[in-house]
Amino acid sequence: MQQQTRVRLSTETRQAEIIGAVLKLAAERSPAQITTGDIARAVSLTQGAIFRHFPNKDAIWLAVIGWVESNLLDSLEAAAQNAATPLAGLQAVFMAHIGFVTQHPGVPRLIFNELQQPDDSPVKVGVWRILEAYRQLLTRLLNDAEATGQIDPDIDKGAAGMLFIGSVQGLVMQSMLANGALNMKTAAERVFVLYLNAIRGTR
Amino acid sequence: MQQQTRVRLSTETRQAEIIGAVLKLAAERSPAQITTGDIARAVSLTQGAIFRHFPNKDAIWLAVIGWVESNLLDSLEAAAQNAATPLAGLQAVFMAHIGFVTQHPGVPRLIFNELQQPDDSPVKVGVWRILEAYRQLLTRLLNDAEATGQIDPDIDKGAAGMLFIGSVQGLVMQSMLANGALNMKTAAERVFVLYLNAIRGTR
DNA sequence: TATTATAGTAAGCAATTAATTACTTAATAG
DNA sequence: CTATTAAGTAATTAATTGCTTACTATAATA
Repeated sequence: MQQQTRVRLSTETRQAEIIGAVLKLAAERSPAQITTGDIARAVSLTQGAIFRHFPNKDAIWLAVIGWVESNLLDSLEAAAQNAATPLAGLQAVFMAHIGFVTQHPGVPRLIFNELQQPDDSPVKVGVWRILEAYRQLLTRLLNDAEATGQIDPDIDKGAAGMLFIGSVQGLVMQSMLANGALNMKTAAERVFVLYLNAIRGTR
Repeated sequence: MQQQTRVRLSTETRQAEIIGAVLKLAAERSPAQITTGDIARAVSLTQGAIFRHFPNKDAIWLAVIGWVESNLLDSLEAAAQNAATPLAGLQAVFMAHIGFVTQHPGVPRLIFNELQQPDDSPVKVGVWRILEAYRQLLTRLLNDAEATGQIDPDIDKGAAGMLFIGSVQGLVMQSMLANGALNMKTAAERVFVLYLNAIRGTR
């Protein structure tokens, strides 16, 4: 029997491979039931080999959250930058978020999962950091929209931020439940029209 | 050593006890890591005894979903009934939902968890049934609101339903992340003001 | 080319967990 | 009072899973 020509990659590239594999697996299974054996199979390694690149399983989740943090936030910031007006920026961010989770269906599953962890677990802190940055981005856009007279100054901007994030999360949840039978982009556009009504207020 | 006076209860009452215990445990731990041993301890039975009342673990989850289905929907329907106008009904449903998850913090955890299951698992179908009934209730209220001239007839009612459910889910999610540091009732009231803006449209 | 650091393997360990089984005993109907 | 039903126990089992360890072999480099 021919000896398997096993390729040896650096820890750096293997870590990236593993993160990618976890995201792929999370798009199908529940993250809670992804085993180190599953991950190993996905990257064509033995189960034990995984621990050459991460000290333990938790470290893998942490790395994946890190990946989400930078990639999601970058794409949202980019969307905001390229928009002509603050309100257009909000819409761009909304659609960019929907686009991101459509392209990476494992991400919301991960978030929903880490949400359940005990209070101050490192992964949960990571999710919290993401949300905090998100809120800052929204506050900036909402303040700009007020300054340029695009929205009613009386609008409760804290609530507007919660409603924004809630709308996206709600859409994602309903799409997960519908097993992808929901056209996310169209649904998002329709919901965002209403969101605009909400924050425009009387004007 | 004194023999433990062990009380023997009917399967019916034990099932109810077990459902209650699961809800209580889910308020603290992630449902995915609640073991039959945990449940047994919570109702002061041995682990094996659990299987006198449920054929397997999945049947327990199914029963809990059933409990949520009837109790949540009943309380939402009641809220809608007792309201003076359709819009007041929507607000009552909104607050009733928030009140329900505040009183039963394990419920959203359960929902988020079952959401991740493979496509057509019985539990997921159960969650889907709940959402479907919810949507019907909302559609009814929105149509009534249109008929009585409380909202703009041009409003996209499908989107209005999605935004409603999304808002609640989003609030719940953010509260889970904040570890209860968020005052749900106040936040809900503030967000609902914006929701009204959204569906009232131009009028 | 020889050396060396380290990626990868294979086997296995300790802990956990859902479910089963043989037995015990409380409740209850006849 | 007795027989039967079924709730509960205690011990066990088979499977799973995260992680370790002793060993192998490859890629980089001196």
